Amino acid sequence: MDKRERIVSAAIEVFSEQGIEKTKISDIVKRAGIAQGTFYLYFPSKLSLMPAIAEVMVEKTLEIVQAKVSKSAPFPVRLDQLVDAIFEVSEEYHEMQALIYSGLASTEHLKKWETVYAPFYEWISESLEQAIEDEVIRDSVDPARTAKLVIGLVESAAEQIYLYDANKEDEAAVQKREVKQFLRFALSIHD
Amino acid sequence: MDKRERIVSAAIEVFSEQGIEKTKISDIVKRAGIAQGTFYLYFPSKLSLMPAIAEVMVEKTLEIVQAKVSKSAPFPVRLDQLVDAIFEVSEEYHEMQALIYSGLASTEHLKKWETVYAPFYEWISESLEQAIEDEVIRDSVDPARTAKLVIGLVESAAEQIYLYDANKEDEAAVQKREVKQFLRFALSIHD
Amino acid sequence: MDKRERIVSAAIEVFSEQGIEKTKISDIVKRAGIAQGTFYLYFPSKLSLMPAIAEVMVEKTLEIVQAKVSKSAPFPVRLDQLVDAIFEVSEEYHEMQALIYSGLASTEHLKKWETVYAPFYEWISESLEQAIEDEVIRDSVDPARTAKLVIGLVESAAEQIYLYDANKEDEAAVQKREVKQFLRFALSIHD
Amino acid sequence: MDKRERIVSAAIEVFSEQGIEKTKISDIVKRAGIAQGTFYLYFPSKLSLMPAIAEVMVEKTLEIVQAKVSKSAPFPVRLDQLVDAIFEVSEEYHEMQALIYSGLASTEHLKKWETVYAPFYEWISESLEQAIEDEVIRDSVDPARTAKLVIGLVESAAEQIYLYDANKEDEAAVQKREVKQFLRFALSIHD
DNA sequence: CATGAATGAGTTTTCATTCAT
DNA sequence: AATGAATGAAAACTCATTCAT
Repeated sequence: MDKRERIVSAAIEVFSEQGIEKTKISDIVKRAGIAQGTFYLYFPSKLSLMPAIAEVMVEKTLEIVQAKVSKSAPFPVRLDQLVDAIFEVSEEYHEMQALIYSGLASTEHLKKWETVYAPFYEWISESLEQAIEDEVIRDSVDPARTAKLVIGLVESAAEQIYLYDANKEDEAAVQKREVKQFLRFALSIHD
Repeated sequence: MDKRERIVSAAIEVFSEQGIEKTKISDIVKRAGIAQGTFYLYFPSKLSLMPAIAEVMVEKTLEIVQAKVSKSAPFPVRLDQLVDAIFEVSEEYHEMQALIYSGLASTEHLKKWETVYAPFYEWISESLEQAIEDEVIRDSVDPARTAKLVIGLVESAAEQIYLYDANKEDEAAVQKREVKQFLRFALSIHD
Repeated sequence: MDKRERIVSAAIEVFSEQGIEKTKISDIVKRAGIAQGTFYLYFPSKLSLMPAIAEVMVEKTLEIVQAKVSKSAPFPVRLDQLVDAIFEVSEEYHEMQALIYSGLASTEHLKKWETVYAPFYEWISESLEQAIEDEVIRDSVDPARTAKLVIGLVESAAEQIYLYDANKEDEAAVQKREVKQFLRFALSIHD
Repeated sequence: MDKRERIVSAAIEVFSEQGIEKTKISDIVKRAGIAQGTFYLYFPSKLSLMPAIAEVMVEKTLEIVQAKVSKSAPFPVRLDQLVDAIFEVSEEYHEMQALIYSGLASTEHLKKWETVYAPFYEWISESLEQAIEDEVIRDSVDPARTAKLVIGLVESAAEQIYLYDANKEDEAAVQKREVKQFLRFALSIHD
């Protein structure tokens, strides 16, 4: 109902469908079912939408990840669940990820992006710290830095599947298995 | 001399400098030193340049990587050199990577992108096969799939530095070290 | 006030003055006193104006014809008045007729053209029916079909004068007389 | 083989298919299988083609008419044959007729057009003169003027069919019959 | 004569932004 | 706050014409 929200989700839809470049403000307002002028009551430009969109995306990502990864499970299981979760998010939102990426890149909103993604990195980082403390992974792991590596690895692996591959279901399963193994070795998980 | 080439490299230059969105065809032709109409003899639109640019970019990447990675060195050294090379490419061309990414994403040229990246994947894949044969890495590694994981991991790690970080030099050094270690474990390198 | 109307009548004016080919959208909008972009709010292209112009033209034709042909006069007089009326319209709008013709021909709007001309055909057809009933013309006349023949004949006769002839005034008078006589015989008018 | 001829017939084809306005010189040369520059060796512009095209058209028309109308038959039969012939020409070349019409209208080649059509008018005119002399038609007929009326009438009748009607075959037969009768009365033919 | 890539002036077309309602 | 028609500056695109080969 809220106009601002309507604009943001309309933008997510049309950006995903036709790319940022090709999307006109008029496409967004048409989808949102509001008047052309109303857009400018909430956002000064097309690109100024990106932080708002990014926020929504990270929110959704965190929701899915936190729902999928069980707090009480042992770390190796949690890691597998994380991979599954990120693949799931990628499947649903892979276009958006590229969009946010390039959308933010072409603005000066990069700082914001880091901020927006921060809770996700934080959450992984804490898991890694705990795992080091519990001696389930090698103690040479730098939690903060590795959190980003893990997310980068898994996201790029997922994108490779959902952007390019034809037989996505099967491919995704194999790719997930490979990533999980890769990670297990990378972190030196001792079961 | 060749007009098409002139257009593509002019486009790489101006896209890097001002982003896709802000770049006008007239900027590209001015830089290329050709007439406006000539552009349309070779490309129907700004976005249709992206596959050609991607091709050039991958070419340059491969060149740098192959120059940096010594054929005769032992695998662990080669892996470190690969990381260094990809970080170097990212440093120089990180804007372009985001651009290609979003440029391709907003067109229907994704299929082409895979093709274009293929020689790079191939090259890494062969290195991994050799390493398995030489028993320097675990034999459970799937060469083709892992090649993509490795590239994805290193590229995303590099981007994290060059897109967002302020103190790039220092950060890059630390990040590289971290990635190298991560990879060494992930592939179970036996020195 | 209505912008669409302003565009159509401006187009009729400038098309008449300089031909379709030589007319730029900018000429039309200048004449209409509106902004360039406004044109595209109503028509996607120059040629897409043609059906709208045709409609206006037929309207004007009908107006002139109905003003010139007295309802109460005997049929032979009405026929002569019709000839005069069509010659008058041709004199004023002969460029437009060729333009509409070729303008419609070069689009896919031919179907529309028939629809647009329909009220004119109808009107003549009814007159002929009445004349048959009143036994002032031969009863072998097929009203609908003959309506079109009559209009076709008179229009082509008028065009011959106004398109090609130098001494139009005199020529028109002679040509009109000839057409009237031709028609009187063709319809077997019994005075 | 002759390049000039190749250009003219290619132009007839593409003009018919897409209209004069939408046709580019490049379309014509492509169809003609010659180089872009070669066009300018023969014609200075697109519209300067029109007289050459008109000439070809009238040539073809006269050929068909003279083949169809038997020299020795009585006048009423010859008149019927003329109607058939013009309908036949219209069926095959109706697009061209509109094109020549508007194409010449938009140039200063109108004088030429008259000249080009002259032999056709002449031919009909002579037939009418003979018919008057033979007392098969009313002697109030002005041969030259009526020749044009007859052609105008029959051509417009034919166009109505071939431009607009769906069921062309049947419609054409009825229309022809109507025109023949119309003409017979108009000229007061005494069998 | 013939070619066809290159040209760039001339047009069309777009679309973010405004503003009277 | 909301609207959406109108704007016009800016950009894309076209295509007749040229000219070196």
